Amino acid sequence: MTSAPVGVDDARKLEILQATWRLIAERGYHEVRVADIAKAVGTSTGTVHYHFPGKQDVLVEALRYCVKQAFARQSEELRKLEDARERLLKLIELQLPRAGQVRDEWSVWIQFWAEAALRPGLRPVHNDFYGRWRQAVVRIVEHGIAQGVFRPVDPDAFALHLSSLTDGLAIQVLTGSPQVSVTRMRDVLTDFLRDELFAAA
Amino acid sequence: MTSAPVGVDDARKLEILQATWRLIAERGYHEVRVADIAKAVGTSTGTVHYHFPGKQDVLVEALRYCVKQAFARQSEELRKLEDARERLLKLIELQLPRAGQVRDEWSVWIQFWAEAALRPGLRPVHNDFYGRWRQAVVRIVEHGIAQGVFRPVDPDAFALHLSSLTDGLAIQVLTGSPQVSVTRMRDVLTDFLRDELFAAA
DNA sequence: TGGTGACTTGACTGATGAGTCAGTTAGTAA
DNA sequence: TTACTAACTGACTCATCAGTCAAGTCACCA
Repeated sequence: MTSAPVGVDDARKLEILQATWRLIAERGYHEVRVADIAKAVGTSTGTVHYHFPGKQDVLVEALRYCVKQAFARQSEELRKLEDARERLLKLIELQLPRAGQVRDEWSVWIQFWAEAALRPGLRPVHNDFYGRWRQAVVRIVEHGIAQGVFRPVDPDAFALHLSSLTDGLAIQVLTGSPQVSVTRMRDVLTDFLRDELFAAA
Repeated sequence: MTSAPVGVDDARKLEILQATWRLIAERGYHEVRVADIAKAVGTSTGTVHYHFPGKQDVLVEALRYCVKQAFARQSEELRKLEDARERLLKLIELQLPRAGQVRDEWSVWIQFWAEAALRPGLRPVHNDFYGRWRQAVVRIVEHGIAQGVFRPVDPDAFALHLSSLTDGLAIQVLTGSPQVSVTRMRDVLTDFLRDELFAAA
């Protein structure tokens, strides 16, 4: 259990997946070589093939692993907060693509979109993750409405709007748009929450 | 002039770029082979290399070509309309990723994001196109405010919100989200316009 | 008629990289 | 000590593909 935070039971397998998603984030899905993975883990190409049938399997597993652990980490953080308004603001904060891990995770998401758009086989996985994330927003919104701190919006519609907006802004940040810094992204998102969701005092 | 709609002066070069962006849309940026391009055009790989220094050049030119002609086509359509409200609604309509050409163009956009996020050399091109598209929205909004049919919002902020939202929704459609059909996408976007921009009657 | 150059061809070369496999090592049980 | 096995190694094979090049074709002009 201690060595298997999100469903990977084998230590070496875990090392490979962690190294792989980082490589995907840095170089791109199609620029990752089995030799690169082996080197990053400090092992041989044969070992990678010993644990995974083929390169595609490593890559797809790594996508899943990255998203899964990001989701788990964020859920963990949010669980600490009780107030719906704080939760949503925290969620935005956790999602901002600053340099480092979160930015790398966004890089993986963008690759994931590109792959899922082209390869129908990836869509169920993608949509499952995406649906779970949107559901998390829905629950917070419902909670806030029940608490009386949010306006009585349609939670599903609101979650779709917020998550689409977040994705669109993240693209701008990741592609280095001069108009959209991380700070600007936060402002746009928090303004949206304030104007649409937070009840007038 | 007749054979050069958007800045490609050579007939064969144009054929190659058109075939290439379609292939990128269908197979993905990294799954396009020079031999595929040659076959699609009905020529040899040598010819592709005769007109372009290398494969990367063809691919990047094809990204530019695709976006440029899509932008030109939409501008052409919008120019026909006078009313700012109609223009914005038409713009949304033109951007909906239905099956066919527009969907393929969105597929190319998604690939473009993934590439630009990883290869800084592509960012100026990406940001130039993106900025131009956002400016188009800004001008329509300014026009509408001047006409008195739009509320006095901040045009830049509104354009950023609308375009980010559009991108995020398009991702959901292209990745086959069961929650987000083309119709749903239109509804979310038109609701947004109605609630935020269109002046109360 | 023959020369010139733009364009085209497709067989070839060389590099790259996924996947294989015979052999090694280390751990464990009998 | 021996036997067995899981994990690992890295040199090798083989397919793929970008890019090259010598040999064309064709239009046009002198």
